[in-house]
Amino acid sequence: MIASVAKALEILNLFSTAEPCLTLTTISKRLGMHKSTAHHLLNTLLQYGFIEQQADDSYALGKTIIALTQNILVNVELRDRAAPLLRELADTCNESVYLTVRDGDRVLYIYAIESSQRLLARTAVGDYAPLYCTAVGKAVLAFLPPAEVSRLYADRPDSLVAFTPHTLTNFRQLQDDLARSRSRGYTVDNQEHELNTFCVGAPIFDAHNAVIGACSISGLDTEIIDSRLEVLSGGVVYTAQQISRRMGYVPERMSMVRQNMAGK
Amino acid sequence: MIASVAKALEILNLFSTAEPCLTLTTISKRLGMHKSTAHHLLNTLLQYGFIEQQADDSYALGKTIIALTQNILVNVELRDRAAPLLRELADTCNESVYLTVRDGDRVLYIYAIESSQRLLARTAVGDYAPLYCTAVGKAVLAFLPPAEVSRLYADRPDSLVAFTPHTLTNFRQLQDDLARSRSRGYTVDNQEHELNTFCVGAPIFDAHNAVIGACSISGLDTEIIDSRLEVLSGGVVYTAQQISRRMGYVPERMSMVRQNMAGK
DNA sequence: CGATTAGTTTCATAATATGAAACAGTGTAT
DNA sequence: ATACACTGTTTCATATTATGAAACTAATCG
Repeated sequence: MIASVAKALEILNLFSTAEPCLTLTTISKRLGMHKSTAHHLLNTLLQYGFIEQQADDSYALGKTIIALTQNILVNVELRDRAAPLLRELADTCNESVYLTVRDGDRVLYIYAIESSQRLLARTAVGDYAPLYCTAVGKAVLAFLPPAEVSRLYADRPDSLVAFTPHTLTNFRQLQDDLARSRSRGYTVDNQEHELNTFCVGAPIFDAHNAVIGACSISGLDTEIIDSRLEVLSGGVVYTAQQISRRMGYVPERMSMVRQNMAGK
Repeated sequence: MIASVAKALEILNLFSTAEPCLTLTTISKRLGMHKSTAHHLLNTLLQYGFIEQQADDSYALGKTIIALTQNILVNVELRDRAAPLLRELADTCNESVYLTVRDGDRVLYIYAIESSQRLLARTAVGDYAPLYCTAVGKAVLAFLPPAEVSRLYADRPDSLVAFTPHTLTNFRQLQDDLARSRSRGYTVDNQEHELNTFCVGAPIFDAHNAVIGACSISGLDTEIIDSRLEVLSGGVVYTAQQISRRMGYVPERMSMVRQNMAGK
């Protein structure tokens, strides 16, 4: 661990949507370092475009970071392969479509085709969401080794936080839901993460037949998980499978894996 | 300038779409540093999620960087405000819509609503493009102080590189095009950057009435800058103005600025 | 099986980041 | 109007720490 590099990265992590601009003194105080040290670090970050300085001398994350995004492995290997398939899906269902990858106990949104109905401004790309209460997250959980799911949530009651009254906060409930999802091949999110948001999700596998992420259809109408469920679930599952294929996944092998999981 | 931080940032800049994975020795050789040093730096970046290690021990940019994106000033101040307006525009014209910001002599794509016709996989978000041969770039140039435009291109013949046979590689040609764009309020890109790609762009201004970026409609059909030009240009200009308003721009002041520019 | 490649760890020393203090602007309050 | 408090910036000696050589391990290849 190189201390100065760690400090520089901590500076980058200090910025948030709520506070996209920070002053030198704020930064130095928050991280408990001297103004001078923070200034040196910021100058270096500035030189490389990772930080930008505003007219009022305050600092903000630099645009260069957006450009870096094009070189991130999941974007090259997964997003860019999945994008055309997701566009097709979005066109056929006329709802928002999301692509996510698992990152530990969360899911990271890496691509979104947001429908115009969804007039909430901000794109989801870059957002994290829990695994246990989103269609995409549960799609990952359903096809993760059961031991790993238990490690995450069993005997940890505080790990299943209720975002809405619909959130599954009981481990058994969640397990049942995952079992059902496993047999159907898709997941349903009935306002478990956000009220008035309904989603249908399906898992994405890699060449080793391991779940690496999921995609979903998301909208503001109950119909999505009701009258339109059959059509939409067919769509996400098909799309997720196509994406998996492009990741090197071989479906035949998977049926064996499923049988093994069912046997346990 | 803190050397170790600079080295760490140089490591991050080493990755590209073509080479999203690099080995330790490759990194150390490219940057002329010892394996051990590179290893220390990578470990630090690893700890903070800026770098990820693959199964084969090679290194890649980490997913954390995608999350950082949500806190970047232009995304918070411009993209999130513009997104709903751009979605509306995309719906009405049924073509790809882009949002860009100026970054020196280039334009950076920060948001995209890519139409399903465009089945080229990769999203443009994070891409840079030149100012002189794109609809978005020329929209910026047209409303930049003329002195700045001259500084960029006048007496620098190698600065106007031809991407296609349609690229304007002559400064006078470019100036004429910008003058026309200025009076119309929108720009046209007739395959100047990419063959078979036609765009209509309009400038976005901030609270100081300075151009900060542009948005555009982009597609694969000549119609876009032909039979549909009137409708589409009306759309982008209107959208760009709405975005500008949300950025604090006051239209009345602008007419004065325009008169001043015309007088020069 | 030996050789060559890879990544990782250790450690002394040479390099450099650090923090105190002083400086220079800005805006505010007295 | 003047002084004060607040920014960010610069300087510089020294104590900290990053560095690179070398040794180590593990895997790959002829």
